[in-house]
Amino acid sequence: MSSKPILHRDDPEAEPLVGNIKVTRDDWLNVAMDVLISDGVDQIKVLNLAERMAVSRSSFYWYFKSRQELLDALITRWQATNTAALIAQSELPADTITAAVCNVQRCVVNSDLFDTALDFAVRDWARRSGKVRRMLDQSDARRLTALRDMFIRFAYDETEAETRARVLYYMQIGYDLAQLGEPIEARLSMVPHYLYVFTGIEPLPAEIEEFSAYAKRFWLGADQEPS
Amino acid sequence: MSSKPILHRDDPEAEPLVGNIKVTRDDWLNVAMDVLISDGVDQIKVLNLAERMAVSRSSFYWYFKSRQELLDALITRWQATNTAALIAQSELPADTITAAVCNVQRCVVNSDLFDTALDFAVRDWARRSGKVRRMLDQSDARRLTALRDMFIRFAYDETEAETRARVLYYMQIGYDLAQLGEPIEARLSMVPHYLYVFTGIEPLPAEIEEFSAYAKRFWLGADQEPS
DNA sequence: AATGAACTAGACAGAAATGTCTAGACAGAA
DNA sequence: TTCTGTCTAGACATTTCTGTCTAGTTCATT
Repeated sequence: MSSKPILHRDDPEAEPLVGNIKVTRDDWLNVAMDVLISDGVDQIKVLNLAERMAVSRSSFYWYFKSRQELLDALITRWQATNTAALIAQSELPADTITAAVCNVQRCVVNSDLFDTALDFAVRDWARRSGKVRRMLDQSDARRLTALRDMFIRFAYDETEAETRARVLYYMQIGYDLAQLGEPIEARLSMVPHYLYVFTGIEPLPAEIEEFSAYAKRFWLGADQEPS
Repeated sequence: MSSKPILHRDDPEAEPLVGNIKVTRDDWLNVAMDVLISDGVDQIKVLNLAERMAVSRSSFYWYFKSRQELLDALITRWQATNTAALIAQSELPADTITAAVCNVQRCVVNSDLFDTALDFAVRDWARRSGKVRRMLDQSDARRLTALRDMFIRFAYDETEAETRARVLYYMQIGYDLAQLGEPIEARLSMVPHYLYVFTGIEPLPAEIEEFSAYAKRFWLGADQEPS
């Protein structure tokens, strides 16, 4: 998917920038997001961003009142995307609980649905900012509720649904945090076993097959254009 | 336990500092560790540490060649404690797999065994430093192997042992990362359910009881002196 | 007492970061 | 063409770090 250019001026699809304009407000945000993900919030520095875009540092202050305003815009953007996506996946119709869990797991493999790296960067940031911490806690609670409701729809009693929602959610966070760069085959071969532990039920071969195909499409074809 | 004073001079047990000495090298390390845990590695600044100890900033350079030397000392200290402790817990003798998992879970409740907050701070730090990243990957691999071997000792086949080791380990990381401040009772009441999902086996009441007692000793009595 | 070792404080230099101000470049409207 | 709104660049001021250098303090030894 995508591998879209970060800067507006590098995107052939976008209308060309007129006048003396070199970058847009979104360009500043995109580059800042990149730095947030790879180096953490403390490394988001105006000079740093400006140099990456080959633009004067002072130009930043045309688009933003201050560095803080940029950070606020970043957290707002995160809030509006990741949590909503995960909840949507958990609410998708499914025949079995294992298929439903597969739907949720799509978030892990498809970075257009859910940006895992961004989620961690925010989690990290939350340790240093009370405001961000509160937003994150709220999101975690909403996500867990959605997952618990998913298990309840498949006739788990309330306690077991709560337990399994947490194991599923926290295990995923932990796994991604450790981010051991396993090869796709190894990772996919573990999927049926994880599904069994998560749900207590053996997944259907067709579900495994469907999920594998989905995952391969995103992991292998990450550089290809869709259709 | 403990709630021991951070600074040497505040510790009535320690021998008094002679001469013009106000703080020790360990004091600098302890305060730096505190900052690392609460605010991240970027916030470890010489002036910051000095002010917390009410000591001159320049005095730092008597104990350390540079800020970098302090950081290296911190990562060395982490390396020598957490990983070894978790592996030791996983190797403790136990009658059942559920009891063995309880032993490992003691790491979560007893911060003298294993400093969870420190582990995260290091994980965070690893995103920005290749050296730290490599040390962390190595530690994760060693911990996972130890957990897998634990399941194997209780007659799980290799694949299931690997899967369950990961679910146990990653779930714990994720849970602590989300660090939702649940009350002790709520958290303990979930324990038997987690154990069932982790192992596929119902835990014995006696095991639950023993773990609860252990956990309460550390959560409730965190300010009391031992014996 | 005098000397020296272990440590601390304050002044200084320099790099890196934020934010301000002003002049200028560019396109479109008058 | 000139004017105006939009954006950029460079100079400047300020703050916040790191690291160095030197003088001073305190105890132990002689």
